[in-house]
Amino acid sequence: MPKVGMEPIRRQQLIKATMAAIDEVGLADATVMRIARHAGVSAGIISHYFGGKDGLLEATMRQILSDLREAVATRRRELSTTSPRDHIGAIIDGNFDRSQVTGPVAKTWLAFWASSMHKPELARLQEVNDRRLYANLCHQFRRVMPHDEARACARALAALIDGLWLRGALTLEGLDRDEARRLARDYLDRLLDNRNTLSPS
Amino acid sequence: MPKVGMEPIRRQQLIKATMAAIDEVGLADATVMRIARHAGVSAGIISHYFGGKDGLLEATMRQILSDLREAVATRRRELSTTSPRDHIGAIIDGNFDRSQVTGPVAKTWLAFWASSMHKPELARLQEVNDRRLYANLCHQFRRVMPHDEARACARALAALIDGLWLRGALTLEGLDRDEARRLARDYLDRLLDNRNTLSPS
DNA sequence: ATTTCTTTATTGAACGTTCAATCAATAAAG
DNA sequence: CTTTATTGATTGAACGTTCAATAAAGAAAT
Repeated sequence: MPKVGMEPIRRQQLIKATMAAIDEVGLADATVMRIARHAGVSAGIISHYFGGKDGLLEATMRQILSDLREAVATRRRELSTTSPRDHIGAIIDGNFDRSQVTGPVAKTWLAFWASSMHKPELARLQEVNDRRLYANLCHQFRRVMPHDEARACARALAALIDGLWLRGALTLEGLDRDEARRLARDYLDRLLDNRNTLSPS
Repeated sequence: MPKVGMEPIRRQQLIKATMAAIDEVGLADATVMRIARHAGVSAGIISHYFGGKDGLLEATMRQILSDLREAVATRRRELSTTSPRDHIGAIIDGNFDRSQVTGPVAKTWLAFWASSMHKPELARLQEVNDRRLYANLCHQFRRVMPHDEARACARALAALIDGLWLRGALTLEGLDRDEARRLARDYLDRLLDNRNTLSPS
């Protein structure tokens, strides 16, 4: 057999290089040459392994969302209780997991979010991720409050999580993970302890 | 005197056309030709009035932030009370003002937010706006709670507002202004009514 | 063991496209 | 006439993709 086994290595290299390039100069200036230089390979290799630049960008977003999903799933698997508060807490912690909040990942995530408004394929990935977060939150809230209230709580908490991410991606210092977790968990406590102020639509 | 007075008209036309183009195809594909076509003029006129494409984009962002500032200021001016709750409520309402949440404006806002991560001039504008929102919230919270708590509340409420915007910009249906206002105001109520759960850092 | 042979991996120059900016030319208003 | 307003063809740079050529690593054959 000929020289084999380069494909998974190169794919990982190039995905990582894509995030590094976006972190460095932004999505608009992340050219194939710059990405290739980050990975220490030539530009042509991108088309060879990903069919083109779009394929690489899509694969990169897929990786980010997959890591996020796994971070949340791991935290929930480690739970010994079944209480809604703990499960939602695990979802919060997973969303502010270390691997997700590093500078390059956060900036790439935001760049793709903005880009997904006009690229159907990215929008699809984003929507799947979004709906899972919302559905998970909704399901847990549903165990301790009525339908309408649970939906409102899920929407609000999801918005707070995204907002903290958004602001974390922009600030020079990056996101303060501990503070973000503290703020989100405090909000959760307020939602669970004093449930009757959020009137349904 | 020769033909005069076109400048303010054209500038407004082009800024509006910029938002329309970004709403239509995204910032990456909003070329000068496409923007000019939206405004019904030729491409060259953009360099004539704004010095180049970057000048037009900066002016557009300036306009969006200026409109937002004005929407908040107007609501606060109309208040008859001086209660922190009412003032923060006015800030919330101003941020979800009609002129700000329309599709084109919201999408342009998000596109600029992402872009500002790597364009110093846009980052400056963004930061000024950010600090004003945070300072205003902080000042009002400060009137009814200790320093540390007020800072945490301001950060959390600002994040919720941005998160609701972010999600509103992405969803196909656009932001539900009434629900966003309701969620943010409910959070405000919880922060003000039950103050002792948010421990300072 | 040495020599083909086949397949994967990789390069980098060439190509065609697209874009922002420029500028000479024109129009129109005083 | 003078000045402002506007056009649109042109220019040069930058980009993604393609592709012929090359390298390298095993397999098969001698």
